[in-house]
Amino acid sequence: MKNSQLYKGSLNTIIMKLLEENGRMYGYEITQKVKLITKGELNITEGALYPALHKLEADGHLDVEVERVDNRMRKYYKLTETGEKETVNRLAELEEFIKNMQSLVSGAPKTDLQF
Amino acid sequence: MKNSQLYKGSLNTIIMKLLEENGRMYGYEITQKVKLITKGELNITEGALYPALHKLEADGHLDVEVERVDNRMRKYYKLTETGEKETVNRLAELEEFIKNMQSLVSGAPKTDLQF
DNA sequence: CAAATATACATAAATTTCTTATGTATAATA
DNA sequence: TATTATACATAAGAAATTTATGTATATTTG
Repeated sequence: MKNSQLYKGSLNTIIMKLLEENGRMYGYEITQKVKLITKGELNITEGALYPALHKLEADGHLDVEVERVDNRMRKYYKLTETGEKETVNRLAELEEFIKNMQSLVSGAPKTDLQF
Repeated sequence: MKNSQLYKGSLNTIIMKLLEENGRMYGYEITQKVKLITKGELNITEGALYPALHKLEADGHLDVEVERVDNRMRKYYKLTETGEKETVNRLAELEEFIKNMQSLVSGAPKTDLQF
C-alpha cells in the first residue's frame, strides 16, 4: 500500500476484515473497496496485495476460486474456518492497538498502577 | 518494539509525540514511558529504538545532549524546529490513519461520491 | 480507430523497519 | 556475589512493503 508508513503491518487485518464482511472478494475488488472507504487516502499496491493474499492462502486462512468474468480472470478469496477465527483475533489486536496509540497521542499516561 | 506487527511504522510517531509532550527524554526513559502508558502492551526494543533515534537525529528532527547522571551516560533528545513541524504532520497522519482503520473495521463504507 | 485507461493477475529486486542476538558498562538489589 | 535494572550500541536476519516490470483483455477517449 502507499501512504504514511503507519499502514505497514495492517494489510492482512484489512484484507481479512473485508472478507469477513463481504463473504468473498477478488484482489482488484479489495483495492477499489479500500480506496472508496478511505476516500482515496489508502491505495493498496498490487506488489503488496497479491503476495499477501498468497501468504494468507498458504497459511490456511483463505480459500480461492478462480472464475472467468467478461473473459477476464478473477480469483475470488474467502475466509476458511481457521481464517475466521484468526480474523477475530486480529480485529481484537487492532482495537487494542488503536486504543494504545490514542493513549500515546492524547497525552493521557495516567491510570497507572498505584499502591 | 514487540507485539502485533500493527505497530510497525508507528515508532517514529510515538517518539516524536513523547518528545513534543515532555520536552526532552533519553532513550531508556522512552521505553519505560511507553510501557507505562500502554500498560505493558507495547515494549519498544533497544534494537528498534536506538537506530530510530539516530535516524531522526540524522534527518534533523532531533538534537542530542549527552549527560552523566549517577555515573551513567544519558543521551537526552529533544525536537528541533524542523522536528516540531514534522511532528504536527505525523500526528495529523496518525489521526487520519486511525479514522481510516476505524472506517475499515466498523464496516462503514458509505458516504461515497454520489451524483 | 489508435491510444490511453481500466480491469485483473503476477513476480522480482530493492528498501525499510523491526526482531533477535550480542556487547559494554555502572548501580542496585537479592 | 549473582541477578536485575539502568543505559547505551550495533550487526545479522526476517518480514512487509515499494518500485518496477510483465502479461492479457475490455473499455473509453481523442
